[in-house]
Amino acid sequence: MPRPRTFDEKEVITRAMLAFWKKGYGATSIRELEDATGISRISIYNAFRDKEGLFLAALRNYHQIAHAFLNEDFIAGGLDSIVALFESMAKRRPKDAPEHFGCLMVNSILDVHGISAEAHQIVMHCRKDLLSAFTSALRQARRDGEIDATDREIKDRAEFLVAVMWGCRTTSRLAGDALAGRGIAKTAAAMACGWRV
Amino acid sequence: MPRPRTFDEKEVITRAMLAFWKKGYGATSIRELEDATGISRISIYNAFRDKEGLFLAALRNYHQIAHAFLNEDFIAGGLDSIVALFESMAKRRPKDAPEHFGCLMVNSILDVHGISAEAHQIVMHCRKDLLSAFTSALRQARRDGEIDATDREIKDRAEFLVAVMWGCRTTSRLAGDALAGRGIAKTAAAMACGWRV
DNA sequence: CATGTTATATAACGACTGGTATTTAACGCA
DNA sequence: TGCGTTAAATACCAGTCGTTATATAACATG
Repeated sequence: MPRPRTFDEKEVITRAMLAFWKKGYGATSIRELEDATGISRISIYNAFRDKEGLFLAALRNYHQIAHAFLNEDFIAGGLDSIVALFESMAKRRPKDAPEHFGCLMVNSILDVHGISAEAHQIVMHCRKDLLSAFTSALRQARRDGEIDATDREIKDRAEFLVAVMWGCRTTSRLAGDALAGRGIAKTAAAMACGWRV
Repeated sequence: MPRPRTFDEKEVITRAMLAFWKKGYGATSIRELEDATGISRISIYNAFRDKEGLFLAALRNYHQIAHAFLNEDFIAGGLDSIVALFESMAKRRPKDAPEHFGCLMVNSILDVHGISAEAHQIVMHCRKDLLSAFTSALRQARRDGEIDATDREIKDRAEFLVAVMWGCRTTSRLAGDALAGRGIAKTAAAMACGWRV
């Protein structure tokens, strides 16, 4: 039987995710990934096929975390859940929290075409999840009589909210501080309340 | 007296800007820039010092264009000018228009730290211009009695509008189609109208 | 025409890139 | 104790990166 692996694949993925998050795919070299993950190049190529494979694993990991986070915060639905989501985005975080580097999905959009169709698909899928989360929250709000909107308007508003979120994270990245988007998130929350009939 | 240049520096910058716009700084090699600009490597290094110098020239050029555009659309001020700006963003464009690649400033945010402090500064400056354009438009709206808001609220709303714009352009980049943000811009315009007292 | 400056082309530089080959050591199981 | 598989370390691969040297041609002015 084989010698067992001395590293935890899940943890390697997490660490690689952080590295890509900070510097982007192209600017993160294999040598840097060795340092970041703590395992050797050969182990990386063994476990993930190549650099792109490790990146895809990191993207999927990020997507999974985001998915879980959405499902926690959107159980209730309605306008309050949207407000809560934006408020949670404006929460203070530890100085070394990766949120200060923006959103991995957004950060990857520039290069994702040049990497692979699969990478592009993951980002699209993540966006779709966020979109449908907002959509169902808005639909719930309509069922509860909180808002009055057509399906078309709900779809537009959901896309709008995704854009606000992404713009907020982009602002955070530029400032190097997740808190830079605080006023934005606050305004977004207030605006969602403004939709109340 | 020297042999005159056979290329137009302004046009070289424009072409380089388009190349960086499409693929980003890191992914655009000097060899590609030779093809894009139509001049040789040596001429590039002669005229712009190095790759970063050409990129800075491209960024400044983009900033200048954006600045001029803002000053054209924001002469009137007030809510209508904000609506007009978002509507102009949702306008249909020729298939090869660079707007389908998002916003050069936003696209550059990921790497801008790793390039130079000057690049970072240009992006920040461009954002500041956009911010103050929104701010003065909102102040005008308040003077005209269109809205009722404190200075703090106006500042937050201006930052919010920048985030919406950036998120809209990011969405365009991901979809490879500037029109993908149409619903977003439409909703943003409607929302700005919602601020009317 | 001679001069000085630039353009162009070719070639090359060292450094770094993603990715391998090779070897040796470590381990679970028969 | 071997066997089979993996980990790890070292060295290395060809290719590309940004950048520069060299050498020649083109041009406006004196």
